[in-house]
Amino acid sequence: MDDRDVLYRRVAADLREAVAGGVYGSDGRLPAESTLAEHYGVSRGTIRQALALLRAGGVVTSRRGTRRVVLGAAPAQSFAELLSFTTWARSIGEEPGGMLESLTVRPGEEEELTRLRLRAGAQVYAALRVRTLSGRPVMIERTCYPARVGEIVARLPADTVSYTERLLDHGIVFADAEHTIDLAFADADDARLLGCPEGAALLRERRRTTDPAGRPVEWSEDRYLPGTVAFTVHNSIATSTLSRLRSAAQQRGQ
Amino acid sequence: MDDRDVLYRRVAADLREAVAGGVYGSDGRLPAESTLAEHYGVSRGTIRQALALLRAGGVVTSRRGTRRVVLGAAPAQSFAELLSFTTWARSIGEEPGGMLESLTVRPGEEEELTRLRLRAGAQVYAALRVRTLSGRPVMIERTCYPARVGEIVARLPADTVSYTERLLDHGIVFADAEHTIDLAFADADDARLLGCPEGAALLRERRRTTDPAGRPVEWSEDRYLPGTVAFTVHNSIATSTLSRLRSAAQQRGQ
DNA sequence: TAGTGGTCTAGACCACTTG
DNA sequence: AAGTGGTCTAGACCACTAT
Repeated sequence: MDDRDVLYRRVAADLREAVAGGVYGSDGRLPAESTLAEHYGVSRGTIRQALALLRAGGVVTSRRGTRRVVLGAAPAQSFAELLSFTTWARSIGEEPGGMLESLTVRPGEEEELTRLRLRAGAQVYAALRVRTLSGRPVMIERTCYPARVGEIVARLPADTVSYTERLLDHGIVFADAEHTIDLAFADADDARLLGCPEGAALLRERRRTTDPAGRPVEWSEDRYLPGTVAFTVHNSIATSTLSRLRSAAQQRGQ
Repeated sequence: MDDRDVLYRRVAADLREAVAGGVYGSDGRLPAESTLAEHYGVSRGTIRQALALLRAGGVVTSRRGTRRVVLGAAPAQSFAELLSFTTWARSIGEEPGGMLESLTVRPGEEEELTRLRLRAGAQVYAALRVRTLSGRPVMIERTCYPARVGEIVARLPADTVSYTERLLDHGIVFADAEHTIDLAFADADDARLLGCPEGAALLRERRRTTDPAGRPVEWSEDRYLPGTVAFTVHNSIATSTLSRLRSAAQQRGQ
């Protein structure tokens, strides 16, 4: 619906579909920007905005002097599908579930306060949840919320499937996220809740999410059983949002 | 030098520096686009191009109706630092090393051919390398090259530190990459070369890189010892290049 | 040399946030 | 109501690729 009321997004969606439908062949050349502008009855600037979306997603190349070339089909995954375990699970045809193990209100630890940009001594709401796919536990979620958000979370039933959707109902919008992906080892809680040996390796994603105004809304550490998920990123010489860090070696378990 | 000859990149670099230097404070508001345009003596469009770079990197927010707000300092990591183990290692003050264990020319397997977009039966150059940080093995790199690139690789000494830089000398440019990050278990080769138990968990990054024309130049599977690296990605509701996949469960070892 | 995408300008109008 | 960023247009010139 957001794609409908803005011209360049409409064009982008149409082009994405054309590429996915093989209209230009795989590794085929796209029409020139001027041709597309004429075809869609818009200015070249609008076409370029549309194509910038495709380029960022790794759908097409762009290079001075030559037509754009198809790089691959679009993952076509929305921001929501990435942030919400529930939305993601449904998109792959699985039945998502969630069960709150504990929710405590306590003074935030140093890193939590930094990430949530709270003053020293501020209270945080810390939730521990088990996430399931078709009833099978696959992920442990440890999330810290600032009071403003935590107060809403605290009123949700323990078996609420999607916190994200409920928060959205209350006007909490997720706009930006910073993800760090590495490996961690199961602690006693992880082992008990996921049914794996203590010390087993898990794929870890830590994430800080902010709202449109730039205020942190959550700081989460998710731990997945091996073989359940993989993360993919596209980056290019033009837009690089991915980077490699020296590991902080601050793993919780082990 | 590329940043020098284009106006909006110069402006972006300057703004990035100003943000990092705390000129606007953390979570402070940036000047209006029109103000910046006047200050730099450029059009608003150019300012918007510069700010789009910062936004993509998670440095600032952007939202209709209000000034932009500082989200965080820029990782300031270049595309090269991400693709090249060597460049990355140097940037964190470590001494990179590499030793070729084997290089074989053989008919490509199905997935390799698909990734490199080669016809059935085509030959690939498959390299197995150990990468070290200050002499300590931290990563195993299994890379497939198409003949065009492999022929260059085959002529490099076994202890060549940076393949990327040598390939660049030969006009092979890396422009786009698709990364998949998950977890794998050490096979016999991994265990022997990294000095870890067989079956130990490793952080895996699979990557297909293409040149500016969209032709694949490498397909690589890298396996890192735990605690040596972490990957970070920024994404926003506006630009989402990250996605979550159901794991393909096609791990090599175990 | 012709055609392409990259950069830059100037101006217009609109949707939205904030006081 | 004023100010802000988002969208869109029209046109210009340039750097680069291909033939």
